[in-house]
Amino acid sequence: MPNIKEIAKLAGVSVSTVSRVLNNHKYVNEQKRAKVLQIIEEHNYVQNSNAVHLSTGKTKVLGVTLPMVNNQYYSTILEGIAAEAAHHDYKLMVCQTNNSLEHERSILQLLANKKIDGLIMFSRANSCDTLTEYAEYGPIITCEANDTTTVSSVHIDHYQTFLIGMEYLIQKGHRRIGYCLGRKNSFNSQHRKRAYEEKLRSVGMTPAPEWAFEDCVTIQDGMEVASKLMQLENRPTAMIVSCNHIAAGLYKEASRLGLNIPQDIAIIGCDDQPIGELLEITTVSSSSNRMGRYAFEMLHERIVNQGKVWEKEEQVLLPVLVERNST
Amino acid sequence: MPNIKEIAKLAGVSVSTVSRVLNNHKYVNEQKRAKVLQIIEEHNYVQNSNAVHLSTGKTKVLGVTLPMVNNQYYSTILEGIAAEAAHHDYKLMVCQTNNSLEHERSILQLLANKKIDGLIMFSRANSCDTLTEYAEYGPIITCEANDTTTVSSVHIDHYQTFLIGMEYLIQKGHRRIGYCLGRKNSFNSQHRKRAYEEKLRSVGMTPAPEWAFEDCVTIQDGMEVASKLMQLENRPTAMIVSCNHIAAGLYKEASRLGLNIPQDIAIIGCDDQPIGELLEITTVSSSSNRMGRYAFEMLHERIVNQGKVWEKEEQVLLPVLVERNST
DNA sequence: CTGTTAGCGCATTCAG
DNA sequence: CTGAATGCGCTAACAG
Repeated sequence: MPNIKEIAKLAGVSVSTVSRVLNNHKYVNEQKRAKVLQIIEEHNYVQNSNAVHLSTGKTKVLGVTLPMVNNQYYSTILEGIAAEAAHHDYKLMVCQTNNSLEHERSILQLLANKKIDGLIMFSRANSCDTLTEYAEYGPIITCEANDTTTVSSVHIDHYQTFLIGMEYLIQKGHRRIGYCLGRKNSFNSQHRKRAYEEKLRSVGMTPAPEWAFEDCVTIQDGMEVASKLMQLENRPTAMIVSCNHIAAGLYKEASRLGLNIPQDIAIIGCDDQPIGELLEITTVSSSSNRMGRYAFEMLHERIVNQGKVWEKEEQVLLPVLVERNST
Repeated sequence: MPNIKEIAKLAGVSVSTVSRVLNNHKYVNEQKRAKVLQIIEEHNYVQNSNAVHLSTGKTKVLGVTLPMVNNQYYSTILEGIAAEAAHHDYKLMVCQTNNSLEHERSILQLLANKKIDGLIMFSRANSCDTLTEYAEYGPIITCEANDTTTVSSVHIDHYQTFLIGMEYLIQKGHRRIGYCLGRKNSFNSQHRKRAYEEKLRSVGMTPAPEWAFEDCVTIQDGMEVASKLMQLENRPTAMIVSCNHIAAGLYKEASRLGLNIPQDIAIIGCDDQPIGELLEITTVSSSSNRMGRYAFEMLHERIVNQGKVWEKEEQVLLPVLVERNST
């Protein structure tokens, strides 16, 4: 496997000229360009990317952190990013963090190591301070709201999402409303919870602890909520659930245990996963794919214009109620 | 941001000593090691990965190609790989190919470019010849059977899978059996189809073209199959479906259109997606997660022992029937 | 145990 | 339009 030097020698030109041909610079004599191309072809020359990376200081690779790969919500965002990335010839380093602080930090470190040009974080375990610290090494975009003064984000308005869901349930006559949330301490969950409580109080109800389910992440978790609901004396008449797949678990298990939906219990979800559509679950939805695309665009802008001073920017996606048959 | 040279100067040692400290080599005076570490700390030194990559010829990055990220079957394999990769400190470059020849080829090219140390292909669009050609640049593992003489694979025995499914349906008394397959020309599909036809003929039936559905990839595709089935005069009494999410689409839409399952039509799927479990769809399952783990292990062995001559190896996962309520 | 030195392969001024 | 020379930051063989 020859390198650029050998190609230069064989073509009877300098390495700079080969480099120019490789990078499609103009101002190269057509004869020479052709000759270089021919030699490259004949000798199966391929560029060593690592040398290019070292020399240019860029890799055209973006990092993406997400708690788990095998989750429709995240993989839909990922698909949005992947589509845009492919379009701009960027590769994606996809890193599952399992919400581990250390693991996530090791990804942030890739930015410092120049292994990636930028980072998109779907979810975040480390503190805003840590985030700010690493943002000095390269652009970061979060797909959640964050409290830093420098790190931009694109996110769904989770407060609005729950507000819309709650208003809808209340207008349907529900008063005993429960909820399922994901990671208890995430920004997303906190905003959702606040909307839930405010709205419930606004109709004179006091949020009951036994109607609150947190740390629901998998379909299985949704199913367990159903079992727990069955044991309640004062069961809620409606549940607002942060993700469609959890809503799906709740839906199916509640049905199996004999509850009629929506008569005995109404269920409303909060994203746009196919499983929600399949089971015809009402949802307050935003486009995860679109979120991914925006995230890429914001990151890309910042990578291309590294010199510019970037203000913090927040792209907020507004949710829309999609009424189906579970409410 | 200082480099290794400046750290060396500040610590009063040579760059080699700093390098040794960085790479945890033994035979470094404890005093000097401590001093170097201190200077590194004080000056926020971070290694430039690209220089390391160039120098060592390795990146500790693995490529993964899959047709689409947003598919439970693939993301479950991916999760298996991700778990093992994290354990061995490898990063994953995840590339969506959309089954495009060119796009997939551009990923194979990463191997030649030394941007990745090895490649796992969940699915493959390019020819076996192309595969063989690129395998000279670095190890490749496919998660499908392949006809090369050098590229190893770990795959589900799709022939057996369909055979088991067909035997089960036949034993249940079904004779008019139809199928849904994914990409028409993939290896997987061909094996499945062969099992289907052989088994059906073995009970004296002739495969009917109108019972055959190909290029089913999404839930939506499954739903469309249901509509088409409704229009048949001589509708099959059972369907064997290559993926659970397609089976799920078929299941729900068929129900919605008034068919009782399994009385009017039995449905059997062929993997271990959560949606199949949720809808209680009978399936012939293999562990996709395990497949991912094997794939990583095989690839890792080959990367670590690059010198060794590797024979082609095929890890075959045997499927198991999981009986549920759709048959 | 340590330092010197020669690459790794390419991009990019700077002259011409 | 072209080439020589320098640098990117680190590893590793080699000599001591």
